[in-house]
Amino acid sequence: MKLTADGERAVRVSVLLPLPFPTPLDYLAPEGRVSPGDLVSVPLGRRQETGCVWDTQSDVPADFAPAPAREVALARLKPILGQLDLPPIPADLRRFIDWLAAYTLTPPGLVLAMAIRARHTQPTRVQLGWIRGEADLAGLRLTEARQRVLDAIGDVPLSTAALTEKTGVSPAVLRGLASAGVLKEAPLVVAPLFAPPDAGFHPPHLSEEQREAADHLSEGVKAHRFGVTLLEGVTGSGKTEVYFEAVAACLAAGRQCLVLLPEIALSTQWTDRFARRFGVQPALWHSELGGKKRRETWHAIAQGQAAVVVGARSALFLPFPDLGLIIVDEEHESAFKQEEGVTYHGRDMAIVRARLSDVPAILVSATPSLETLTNVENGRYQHVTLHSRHGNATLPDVRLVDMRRAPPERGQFLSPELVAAISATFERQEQAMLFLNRRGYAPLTLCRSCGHRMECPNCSAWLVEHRARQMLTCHHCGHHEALPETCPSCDAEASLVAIGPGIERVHEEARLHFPDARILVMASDTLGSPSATAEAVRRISDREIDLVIGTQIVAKGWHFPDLTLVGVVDADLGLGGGDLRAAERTVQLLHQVSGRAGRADKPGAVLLQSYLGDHPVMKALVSNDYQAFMEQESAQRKPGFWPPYGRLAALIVSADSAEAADRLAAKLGARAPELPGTQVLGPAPAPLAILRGRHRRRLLLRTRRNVAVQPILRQWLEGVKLSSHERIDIDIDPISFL
DNA sequence: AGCACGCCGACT
DNA sequence: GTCGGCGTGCTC
Repeated sequence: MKLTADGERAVRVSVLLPLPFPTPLDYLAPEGRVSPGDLVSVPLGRRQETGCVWDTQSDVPADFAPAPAREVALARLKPILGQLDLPPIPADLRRFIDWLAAYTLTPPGLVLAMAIRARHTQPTRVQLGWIRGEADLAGLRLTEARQRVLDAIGDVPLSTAALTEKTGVSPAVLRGLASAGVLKEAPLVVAPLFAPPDAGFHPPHLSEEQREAADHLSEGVKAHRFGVTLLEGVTGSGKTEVYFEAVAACLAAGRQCLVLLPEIALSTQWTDRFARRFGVQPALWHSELGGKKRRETWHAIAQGQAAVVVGARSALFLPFPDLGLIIVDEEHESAFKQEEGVTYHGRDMAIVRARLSDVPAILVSATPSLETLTNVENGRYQHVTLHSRHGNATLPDVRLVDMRRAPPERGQFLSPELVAAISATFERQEQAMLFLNRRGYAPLTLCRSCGHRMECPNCSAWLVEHRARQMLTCHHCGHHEALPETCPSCDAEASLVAIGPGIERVHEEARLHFPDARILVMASDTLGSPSATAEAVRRISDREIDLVIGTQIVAKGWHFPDLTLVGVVDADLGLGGGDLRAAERTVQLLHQVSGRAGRADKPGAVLLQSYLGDHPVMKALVSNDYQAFMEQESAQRKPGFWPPYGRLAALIVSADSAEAADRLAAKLGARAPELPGTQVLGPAPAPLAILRGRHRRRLLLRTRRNVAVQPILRQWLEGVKLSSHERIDIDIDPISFL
């Protein structure tokens, strides 16, 4: 027991700092003054840090909880400096931070950093305004200016600026009245930043099927217990309207709701729909949200003012005081996986967050992931399906264009069949879209005389030609260089040729075929901002565009009633690379692209250009039998215990030289664990063996489902000394193999 | 993450 | 002789 200067009893408190320490640090605090969740200021060395009072016992399951820290003697502890006047970090969020840190083998402080980064350093000052004071008017010289002020004020405090504006008097008049006690200061009633959504603002007209689904979801929300439901429905079946009813139920219960979208910056159509249903815009949260707006949003959420938050995966770390529901839209999207820094899967962690907060979660998709379908099958998740498209819209007719039989002309990428289909679409006064998930002009630049390939000096990747900018760029590290006149290897002149298509090249070809068409190119690098995207979407909707050529970005859930033809330039793209989920992702992406065709009552058509007509992916797309495809996927993964039938963790070893990387990788390989139900694959060069100048090797740990990877990894890496230029990155449940 | 301590190279 | 490079280690 220790006493503070004031003679109060001081007790040991655990404080988690937003720094990469393995455990919280202990400090002294006056007994009974601070509780877990409070944000405090503490000394650290000779500096000062903000941390969060942490729980002494961890709720993390023993299978992957880290070893506890050894205790520092009470006498060596420093007292905390003070407490911040901020809402506390709620207990469920603290448990989530601990859980995620232990699961991903990340220092918990770095996870906390994601939760408190956006806070105000200083508590927001309360703005003051003026109301009528208690002093009576007797003895007051009532000038005309003073009278005008007295006439203008009422019960609602007005700011100095508002009052002088309204009455035309100078602030000096107000000061005079205040010192006489006729005016007094009162906190301004600031309009809440996020007006409460109105559950009854514009209720939808739902079909019977939709109503049943909506009721089921709403029941779950009212039950106020953890549970996961998959809401599955084809594009245009009205999934959003249905889960909005669950949002409405959550609002009616007076609790906060989190909606996760894979790419929030592109979601203006979503927020507009929300506003039409609930009368106000939801609070937005994503990593590009900066400065003041970010801090204001954080505080509004922490104070429970923002009732509905729509955000990217990072929104999982917001301090909701009263979370009632989590929705993950497009749950199959790989964009939910955070690859840099703390690697976690937004969808999976949303489930964990919901469980730890004991609230329902809803996963939404037209093409659910195999993980989610497996959880449905074994009864862990409930399943609600919407079978019919809204109104009388029918599913598009998907046809394969066999590129082996009817190839395009040499050096071109659009088959005669696709070109004819586009022409026919234009003749019907309808719109068409070409999809190719590859930015730039050409993915490879090759020397015709010596075979030299233009590669990135920092990464083992080809440089992509961007013809508009006359540049070769690396899509992995941002390296760019001018397109050389002569081959850098053999000096041959004019020998460099572009191999393969990017959307710029498809654009060039389309202009040749359709000189009169109004063409719009959409790619993440040509549409920088959300507003540019919104403008592009508007131009398509308003029929200012005949042909859209785009990358992945066009696959989003846009709604274009007159768009009736989608051409997939290279349906085989994405199947290479030996990626575990390549086939699944291709089907999901192309299925979503197909969903762009013919959403209103005009029937749509989709043409898939492929050299692999017999591939299960193409068959699944043509027959529109997603379930059969997923059953086959499942059958392929089961025997080898690949996810979701087993667990994976990737170790990415990197160093500044190939030799150092090989040495470290070999060392890890030599001490790889040998345990029942586990297997270590590698070391192998990582698919991008050199990335941003660092040489990378990869090891993959695969275990049976009932074996946790975390303790194995901890033991494996324990005692591996890393020199300053060596690094090991851990990726639990990797989804990208790059 | 900072920030100090510490041990070897080119400078006033 | 010192200023300063960044490699190593610690912060309750």
